[in-house]
Amino acid sequence: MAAPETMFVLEGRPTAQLIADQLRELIVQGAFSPGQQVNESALASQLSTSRGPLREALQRLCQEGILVSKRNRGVFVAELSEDDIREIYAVREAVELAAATTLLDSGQDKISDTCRVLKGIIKNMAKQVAASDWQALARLDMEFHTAFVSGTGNTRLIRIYQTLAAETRMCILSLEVAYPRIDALVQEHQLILDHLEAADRQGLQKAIKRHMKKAVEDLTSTPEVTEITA
Amino acid sequence: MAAPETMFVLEGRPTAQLIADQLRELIVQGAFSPGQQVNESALASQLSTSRGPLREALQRLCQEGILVSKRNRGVFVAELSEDDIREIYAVREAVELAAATTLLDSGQDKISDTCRVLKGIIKNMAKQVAASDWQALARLDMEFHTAFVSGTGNTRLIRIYQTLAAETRMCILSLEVAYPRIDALVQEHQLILDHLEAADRQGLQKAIKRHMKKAVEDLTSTPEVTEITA
DNA sequence: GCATCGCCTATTGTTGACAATCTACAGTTA
DNA sequence: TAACTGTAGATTGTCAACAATAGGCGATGC
Repeated sequence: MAAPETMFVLEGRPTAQLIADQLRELIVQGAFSPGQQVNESALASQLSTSRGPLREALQRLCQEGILVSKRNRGVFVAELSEDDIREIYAVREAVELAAATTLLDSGQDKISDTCRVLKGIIKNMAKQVAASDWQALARLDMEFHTAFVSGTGNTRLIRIYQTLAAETRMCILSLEVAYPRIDALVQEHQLILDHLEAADRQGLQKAIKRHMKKAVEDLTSTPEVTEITA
Repeated sequence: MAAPETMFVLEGRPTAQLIADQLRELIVQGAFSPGQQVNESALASQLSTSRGPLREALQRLCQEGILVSKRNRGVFVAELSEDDIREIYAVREAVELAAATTLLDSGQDKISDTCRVLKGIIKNMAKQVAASDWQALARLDMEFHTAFVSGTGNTRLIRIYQTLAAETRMCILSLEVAYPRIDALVQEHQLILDHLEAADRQGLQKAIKRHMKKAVEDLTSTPEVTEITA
């Protein structure tokens, strides 16, 4: 037996966390419309559990900002405004800038490892652009940035960023905007990767700032939403 | 009746959040020793509630990193290592640097307002230094930084920082280090305030980085812990 | 004397039922 | 007709009992 303590630990993580993960995925995929109330009993039976564990999971998601809880009213799917977007992207920028600094300070090995991962993601991105699979692109976009931050190894930074990633996906849902700038998407990420690989501190910072700024502009301009019913 | 909807809303916030706040305060004040298991039944009756709401609150604190949950074992007070300190302070630096940038970009009014608050806190700090009240100093220290970040008005940044503040206090508990550098404490905060007031972007950034670096050094040096059994 | 096996207790995980609260709708009155 | 009030329904908040799991401890066999 190679690793006795890691075989068949059948869900070693706490139940509430498992439920929270399932529910978060459901929400960011748009299974609930923004502002909609979450019925505890219904959800509990839907997820094959009871109200107790479910409520514990809901608390987690409330703290993440994906849900909002009103006393004696229940929990509701968060409705994110354009102000929320600006907030989220400001924090994302802060986290990524810190990640960039940390990465560049932590040796060539970590940088190379991270670059390798990022390259793979960009490669997949190009494929999905060709296939016009927006859903996959949105996922890869988040994967890229999450991988970038994960490169630091700072568990707290990573956890924060995962929450921000979920909120970002909520934004796109709430505002019902199409995934923007498909063409520039690969380019911008490639630029970030290039600067990281070249260990160009200033260039990397600028690329990140520019990327965030553009994203906010795209998401907040809302130029006549033409209701592209999927 | 001036404001009907705001009179006697007797705890408008959800119960789990209230319990979580109480419990967090207990923990960061050292009511539990690091690594200690948290008995649900005992705590529930101690806080005059039931296990249900308490468990919901525990989930929140687990996500904050103040507690750690092990399946079928229970929740334990987090034990923070020196690596954790480095992580926490790296994130704190990132958040404060972002707050600095945001503040300096958001007009003189916000800067002035924030400076006014910070000045008051520093004034109190000086008093507590004279009174040698370390507990109050630790609280004011956190208050200063929280106020600094609050100046941005970015609710997500603020929430993240509050969690980091709690974890920082946990660090001091876990490592059983005395509150360091009493004399330099007021000076360093004053320096940050001065740079903010002068809108000196680079100086402010440097002061923040320096402050964080020194704090980590103080907390991680651990020069022969002489086992001061309380 | 030491290791192993099995029980036992304490604690967590889960569930269902009960109480409290809010929203919505219908009935009533000016 | 409009506004107000009372009731009904549904949903959340809370609680106590039940089930399941893990760790400790003693007995037993080698």
